[in-house]
Amino acid sequence: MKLQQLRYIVEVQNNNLNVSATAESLFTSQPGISKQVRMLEDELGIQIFGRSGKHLTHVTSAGKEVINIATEILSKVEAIKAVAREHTQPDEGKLRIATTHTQARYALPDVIQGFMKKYSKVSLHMYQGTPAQISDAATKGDADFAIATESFHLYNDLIMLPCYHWNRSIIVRPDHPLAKKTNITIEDIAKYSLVTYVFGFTGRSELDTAFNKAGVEPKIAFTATDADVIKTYVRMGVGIGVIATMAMDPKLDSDLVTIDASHLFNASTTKIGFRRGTFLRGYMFDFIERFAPHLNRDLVTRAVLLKNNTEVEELFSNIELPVK
Amino acid sequence: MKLQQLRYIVEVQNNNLNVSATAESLFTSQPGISKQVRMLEDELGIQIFGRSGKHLTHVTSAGKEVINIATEILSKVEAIKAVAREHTQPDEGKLRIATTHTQARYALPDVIQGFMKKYSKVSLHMYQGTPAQISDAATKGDADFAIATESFHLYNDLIMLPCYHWNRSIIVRPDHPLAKKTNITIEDIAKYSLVTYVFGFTGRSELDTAFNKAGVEPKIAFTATDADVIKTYVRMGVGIGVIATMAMDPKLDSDLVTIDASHLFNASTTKIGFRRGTFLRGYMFDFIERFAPHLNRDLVTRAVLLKNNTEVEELFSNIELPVK
DNA sequence: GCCACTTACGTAACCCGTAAGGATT
DNA sequence: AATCCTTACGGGTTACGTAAGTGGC
Repeated sequence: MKLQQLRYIVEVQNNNLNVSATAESLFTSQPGISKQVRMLEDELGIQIFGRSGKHLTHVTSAGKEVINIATEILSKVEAIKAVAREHTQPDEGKLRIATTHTQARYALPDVIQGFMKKYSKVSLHMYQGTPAQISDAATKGDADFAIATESFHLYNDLIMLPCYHWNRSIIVRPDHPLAKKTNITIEDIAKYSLVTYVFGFTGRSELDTAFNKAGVEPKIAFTATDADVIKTYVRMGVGIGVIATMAMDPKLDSDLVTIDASHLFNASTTKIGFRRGTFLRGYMFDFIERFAPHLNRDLVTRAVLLKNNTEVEELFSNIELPVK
Repeated sequence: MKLQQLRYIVEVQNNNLNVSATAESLFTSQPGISKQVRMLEDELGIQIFGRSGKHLTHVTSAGKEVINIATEILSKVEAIKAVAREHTQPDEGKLRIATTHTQARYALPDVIQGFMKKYSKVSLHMYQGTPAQISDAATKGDADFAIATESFHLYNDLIMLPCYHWNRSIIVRPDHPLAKKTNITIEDIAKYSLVTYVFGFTGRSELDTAFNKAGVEPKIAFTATDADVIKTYVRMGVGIGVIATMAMDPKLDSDLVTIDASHLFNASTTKIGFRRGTFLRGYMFDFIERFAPHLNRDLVTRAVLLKNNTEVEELFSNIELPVK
């Protein structure tokens, strides 16, 4: 058994059982992978992949178990490399963050500015995507951290640590009737066309929940994955916007009226996550702590070893989160 | 990085940094190991072993971390092999049990007889040793199970599951004054020379605790690691014996008088353990359940994933154990 | 001076890439 | 017919074992 063979079977699965595509993604030849996969199967005496003629059709039950363990092994191999780098170049390395527009644009800039100043030799990579893509990137090890606020059912294979709560605001043009109204209710909002986040993004589900609970049907005129687009359409008069409060810039957005809506919608929680059992570099601990000061090194170290997010909730049950 | 390199560094550590001895134990050449170790160090850019000239003197701090992860990797490699065998030959394999004389001689025979009848193709290996040796064998993966009743502080790297409680009996020759006495107390016992287990074996510490608590000093005339030797010396008249009740055979030991001492000493608990995260073969689950019927497959499967024995205690907090 | 690790070297195995072959959709 | 995996083959690399060298204890 060789590490490459394990790498190959994992990647073949990640490439939907397409060996040719796998070969390309690994910058090697397709026959090489075929052969190594076969040799591993021969050595173990089991089929990992089911075949119909010369096509791989499915992963056998034994194959699933083997691939799961192989994934853990490869992750630990990375851990060894990280340990080594931590000793040779403690302040050098990569930091790959997978997140959504909202975080990248509004929550992270300050943190990253400070981080880059201290760790000038750490190269930063931001992967922006849908919640499913973010989860995938972190789960497969293509990103070190996932930062997300929604669709946590997708993140079962990651340890997700709560960072902060945040609320929403309604944004309207100054000439809009709501601009001067006080004590706004859900029903008030329901009268107008809404511009807000696409389903699955930036706490959108809390918005739906609130309307559902109130028994009113919102008129969703337009949805987007990010607040900048939403603002643009609000400015165009397409409707009133509902966005994360942190996405409002007092200066840049002074042409719009912002109305706090924290009493209308439940707060959402932003979480940061990583694979369980990963080795975190020193600067990674620092990054987490800059992003969420209560997540100190000690707490995170303990969290890395947890098995699932039920245990995470226990660990955080008495910890008060900041509200943004 | 190659799996063999990881195997080498782990084994070099296990052989007290003696590369030549490691080479012998792995049936390979010493220069081969030296070279691979060096190549791994070069690849990682760190020293794993500290050297004074040409001698390996110690494991560096980075080396310790690396070796720990490497050990986990190798254990998972074994898991993959076990998964494969479970699918090809579900009822074939090895079962290696490390335990003390008391278990091997008195608790296990019945279990093993039934087990061997069902799994005729599983080869059984019993490693008998001191508690430290037992712990070592299981921790290093030389044994699948450790069964022990004492010195649990040695077993921190293993998941130890409680199997049953057991009590002690006093054994005397028929002509001994205690043979006819009823309501025996600690003080009664303290009058005579004692023959019992060596410190660290078969719940010996509970015996010391009881005497300590009663404020009397026992006269220990002779200690041994197993009950058969103890019985022999009791028969010779060296003193009265204190042994595990299960170690008395009504037929074979009919020439001795057995007096229940469960009211004098706290019961001890026998536990069975294995490395956390191991893959257990189907017949291994069956073995555990035969040895301790409450340890069903479901419960053990959950226990395998626990992190430490504190969590084990939580899991077993409401489970009633049988008394033998 | 003995023991233990390192260096040197030759052989054998192996991995990989190219090219051709065969099956499936 | 196109796609995709398997088989075949050759070149370069690598791992291992033997033998000689060298530095600690």
